[in-house]
Amino acid sequence: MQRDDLKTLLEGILAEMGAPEHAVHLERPRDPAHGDLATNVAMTLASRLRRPPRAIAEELRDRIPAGHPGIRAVEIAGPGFLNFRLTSGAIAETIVRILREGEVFGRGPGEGRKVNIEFVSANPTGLLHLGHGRQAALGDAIASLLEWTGWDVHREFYYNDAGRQIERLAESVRARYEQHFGREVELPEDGYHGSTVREIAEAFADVEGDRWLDDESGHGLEVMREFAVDRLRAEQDRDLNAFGVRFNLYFLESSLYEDGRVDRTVEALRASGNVYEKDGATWFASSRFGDQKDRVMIKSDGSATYFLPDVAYHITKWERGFEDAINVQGADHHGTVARVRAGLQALGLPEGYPEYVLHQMVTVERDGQEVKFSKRAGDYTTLRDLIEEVGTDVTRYFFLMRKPEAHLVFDLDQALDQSDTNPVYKVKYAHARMCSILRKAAADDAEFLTVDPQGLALERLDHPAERELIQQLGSFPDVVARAAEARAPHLICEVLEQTAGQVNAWYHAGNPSRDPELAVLHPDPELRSARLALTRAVRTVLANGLGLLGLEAPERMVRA
RNA sequence: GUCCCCGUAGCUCAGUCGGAUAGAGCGACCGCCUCCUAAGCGGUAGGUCGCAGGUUCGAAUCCUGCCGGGGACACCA
Repeated sequence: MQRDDLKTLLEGILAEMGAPEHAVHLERPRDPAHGDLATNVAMTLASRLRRPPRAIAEELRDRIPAGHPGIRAVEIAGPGFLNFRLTSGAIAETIVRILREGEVFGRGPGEGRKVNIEFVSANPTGLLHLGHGRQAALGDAIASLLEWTGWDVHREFYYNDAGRQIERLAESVRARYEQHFGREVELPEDGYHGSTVREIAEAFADVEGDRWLDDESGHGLEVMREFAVDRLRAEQDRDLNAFGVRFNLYFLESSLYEDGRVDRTVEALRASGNVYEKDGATWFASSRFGDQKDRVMIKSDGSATYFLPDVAYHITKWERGFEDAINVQGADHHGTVARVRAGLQALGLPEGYPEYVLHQMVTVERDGQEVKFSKRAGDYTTLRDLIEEVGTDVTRYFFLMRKPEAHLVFDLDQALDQSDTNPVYKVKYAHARMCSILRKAAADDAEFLTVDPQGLALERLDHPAERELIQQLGSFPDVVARAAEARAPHLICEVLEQTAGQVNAWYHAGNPSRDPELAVLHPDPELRSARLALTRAVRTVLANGLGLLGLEAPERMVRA
């Protein structure tokens, strides 16, 4: 008897009662006194059947066959809730399922539809900052969630390697380069002042010497631009690798100009009849498609605004077969959403394409005070700084544990703490602890680790802590499905923390100094085997959840 | 001014389809202790869910208005 079985049973009975196709929601009540599963159907059905909720509940209860396997009791409570108490055996079936499915427990079927997830997409004009880090963690986790729920996921990084910003970068490098050789030149007005540009200029000087000081060929700026972009891309890749994020494709904005896609987009937009000239510029009538106002697409100096390559880029996504596309971006890009969608809609793509996950900013606090620590004087805090400070897994987890649309306060004190008060360690400890018990058990009898759970006396796991823990484990696939649907990795953090908390409480309750009867390694072989099966199930769920978020599930903790 | 997001315990936050007495972690307070190796364990206190209306059997959740915080509103990217 699993939840789905009960749901089917209830739906059948409802059909007999004159309410076919009525959605039955079964959930695990917060309060254990309300049973193992509960439903509010009697209340949601009250108006449809024109009967009081409690009367419906009573009929429903009476129609459930007495002694139905797995059901121990059915109770009516409150305004008309139906509370089900299941037998220990029914609950323990979850363990069998978890151990049979192993590392795929939590994965859903899905039809393998293609989805493109674009994230990070930093300009190659500096090192990755904390916002990029949050985006890297979020994008990667959302990608994994969709993979877990059966999507064919493609991770993509879009490089804005064309345009004015890159020119500013090149000009800044040239200024630093000339300064390096003692010339009195100023950085451009809107140039980059950080130390990164100086390092690039010095590296360039090391490689090329002073031969571009008096640039007779006129190619100097271009050479510097390429050098700087290559260099920064390499630096960013280094950080992304360290962060454990891999992309299927790095898409270069410059390629959109090279292969004529930007020009073709202009033509297509003109052909759509939504383009007009005004004040010497070319405008796109995005307000016709829900944008707040029309936007310039070609400036009066003849150059394109960012809008054009952005639309051209998304057209390529569509043409590459991605009917679903998700862009993970900082909330400061909010303003571009409507106009890009408008452009795409004018070209025949569906309304609302692509989907956006916009996340809020990250601030770092220590001692309740915001800190801007940077190992590079005068620069912002980089992702690299943070990873070096607290480690990859902690950084990833902290970036994921809040919902994207909420501002994220990164608490350095908590991040640096290696005790259970740090949620990352709490979950890892719980996993390592299960591994530790299993090692110990295997030393006595290795068979415990592989025995088929089907034949075990799992119904003996009837302590409240065990029943609740098992049901918590059983909810994991639902949480994964819901988190994927809502693009909300923080729900996985939530369920992992809850599970780890229950696991630790269960484990500690069996401490010899407290209640040896609850010890996993109980002298009674039947009970011990059942608890070891639960231990394996816990390890499986924690490992799957950690893996889904891109974190290590350590078999033993090593003091850092 | 217009648009988007946020406002829940001292702090950081869950609470997505409206449901039972609004939850967790940290911190605080009170106990215990060295334990199936785990940088501890158990318990207690702590709330006008920003405010005011509305919808309904029922609202933290949905609707409207207001207040407060953040962000976006270029021929920038």
